Amino acid sequence: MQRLTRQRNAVFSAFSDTGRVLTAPEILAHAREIVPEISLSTVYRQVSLLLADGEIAKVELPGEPARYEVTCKPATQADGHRQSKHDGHEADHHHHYFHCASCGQVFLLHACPGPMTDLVPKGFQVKSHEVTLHGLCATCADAAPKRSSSKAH
Amino acid sequence: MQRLTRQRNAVFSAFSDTGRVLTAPEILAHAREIVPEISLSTVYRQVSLLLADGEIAKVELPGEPARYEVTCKPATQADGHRQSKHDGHEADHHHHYFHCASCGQVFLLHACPGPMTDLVPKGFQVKSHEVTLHGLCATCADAAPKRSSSKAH
DNA sequence: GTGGATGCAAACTCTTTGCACCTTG
DNA sequence: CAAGGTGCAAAGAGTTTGCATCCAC
Repeated sequence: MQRLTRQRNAVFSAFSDTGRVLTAPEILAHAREIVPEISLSTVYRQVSLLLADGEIAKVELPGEPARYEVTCKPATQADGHRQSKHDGHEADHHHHYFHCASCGQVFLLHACPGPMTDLVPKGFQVKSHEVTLHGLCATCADAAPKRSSSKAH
Repeated sequence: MQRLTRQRNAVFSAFSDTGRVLTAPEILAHAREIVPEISLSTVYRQVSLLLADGEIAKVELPGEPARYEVTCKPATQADGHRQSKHDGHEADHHHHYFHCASCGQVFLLHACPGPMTDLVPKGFQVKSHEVTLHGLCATCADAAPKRSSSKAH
């Protein structure tokens, strides 16, 4: 049903190579290192397929273009064999994200503050929550320290 | 410097009339009840001015078009007199939001779970956070109860 | 060889901008 | 009457889609 094209592989390896949360243009850039003629449309189309397969998940942060991350599925490589017996798509990848104000990179957080049902007025039913943290990632914080007395000699 | 046009007033009163968090098209709809010939461009332009004045704030939720809310400024009506002596624009309106899955309306939450600095890896500096809750608002939860044994007779 | 996949261009949503005209002060 | 505001249309970002061609099976 689904063909193993160089493009599909290139899109998938953008994720496995970087292990990061990527925007469509970032995926395109990575994929072009493997298949230079790949187009943005194909990236979006493959991303849709991977989303439908549950291989990746869409990450939407406030005021940001959509990003995509690999879901924490245990098995199978990017080889076209898998056929998602259980289409339990959105599985259990409930994360939150950290957005670095300096490098713009998005990092996955593995902790969760809980459902926060106590924040809402009476009568409201909380079904899900999203948390986005902003600040400096370890690398950028190290590169531009606020006033660390030690290194700024 | 800034003129008091019917359109500016119409845009502002969309907020004061509804007291809600509104998208640009929603503002347009409300404003058209006062000034029928007002255009979307003017709405966006007035919204930009109001943002710059600190009268309103942009509300961006994941995967949603931008919304705008009145900031909790204590004084002055929409009359053009104010001239923001302190351009402390982003003031202290730190809120979080609840997005109703049923009616799509966005509600302001006044509680805050705190900075959540413990969610990030070592070396990361958290500067701000955003929380979005999803579920059913009181009205929608009441209209479509899950399985409340009392009313579903 | 056939049907699914690709690349390009066009369309679509949301938002911004250029420009000629109009209105406020 | 001049500066700023308005409406319209066009331009941009981000994403999707139509279509003829291409290539994996």
